[in-house]
Amino acid sequence: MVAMAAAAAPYAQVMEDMRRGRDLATQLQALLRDSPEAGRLVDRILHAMSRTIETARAAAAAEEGSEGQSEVTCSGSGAGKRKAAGGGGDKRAACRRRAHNSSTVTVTIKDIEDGHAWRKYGQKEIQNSKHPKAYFRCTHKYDQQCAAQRQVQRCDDDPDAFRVTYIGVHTCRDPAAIAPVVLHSSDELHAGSRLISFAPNASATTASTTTTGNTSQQGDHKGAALLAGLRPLKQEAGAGAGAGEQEEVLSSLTPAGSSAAAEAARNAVATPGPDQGDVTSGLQHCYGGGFAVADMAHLDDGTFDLDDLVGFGFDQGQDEF
DNA sequence: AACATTTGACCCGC
DNA sequence: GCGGGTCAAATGTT
Repeated sequence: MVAMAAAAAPYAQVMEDMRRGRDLATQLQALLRDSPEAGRLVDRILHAMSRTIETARAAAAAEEGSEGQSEVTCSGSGAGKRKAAGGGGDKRAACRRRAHNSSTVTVTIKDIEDGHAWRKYGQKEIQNSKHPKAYFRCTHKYDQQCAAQRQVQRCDDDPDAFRVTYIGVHTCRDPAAIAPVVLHSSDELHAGSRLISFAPNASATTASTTTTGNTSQQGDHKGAALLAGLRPLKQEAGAGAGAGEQEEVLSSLTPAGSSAAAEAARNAVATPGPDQGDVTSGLQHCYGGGFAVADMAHLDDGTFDLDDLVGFGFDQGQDEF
């Protein structure tokens, strides 16, 4: 029923982005030839990009073989009816499905904003977790049958970080979400700005990413692709701004474009800790641009980490290179 | 008025 | 039976 159209496209997009990033880094290397240090940096970036591409390719190949689960059926058509808190009659039976039946990607990240318009539909206290989990669906779930969902939960061990699980892919045509694709595929300047925005203030993504491969018919790379497709939003506020302005940035993401929505979105996940104002950090680029890299690079080996990129984009004191 | 979030209730899988 | 995921009325914001 759901329009499951995009299949391998997101994956292709990821690969394209990665290759493009590599190409751009190559160009940059040429430009920075007279600076040995810069050259080394770019060299490392190139190396990382290449590895990422290979890793992604390998992962794709692996998952291709193990995909099997197909769609989740909506069993409950006639089954469950809500009693309706207010006393309403038969509410529509929920088409419940366990979340991980479609492609999922779980990331630990500090900036939960990803450029898509999400609508919160629930929140739950989770057993053995200090923080509740918030449930979001794509704003265009109904008008465009977009099946994307995400779940956000603050990490117990790192209150600044969030575990975000993306379920399904965006099939909607949310202009906001599409923007980045257009940008980075056609404009080097934008590509550059993305790099730069890899996150100044601690908004760096952490490394852990897991993808589960049960797919519906669409294949599994969507999750990552989805993330890759996350667009860098308009970005003025992010860099030099304080927490207050980040809301403004977020507001550009929210369907209604209201700052209230932005604030709400922030609170949505930060619920337990009202003082976590940076949830909606405006540094979307960190996510949209850098995340895909981090995602696929399997950073456990310690050779490549998003933080490196952060260090590259902004010398945040992470002068690793 | 329209749209989003909040929140308690409901449903389902384990 | 419990816990997690979702629904939808109530409420808030613009």
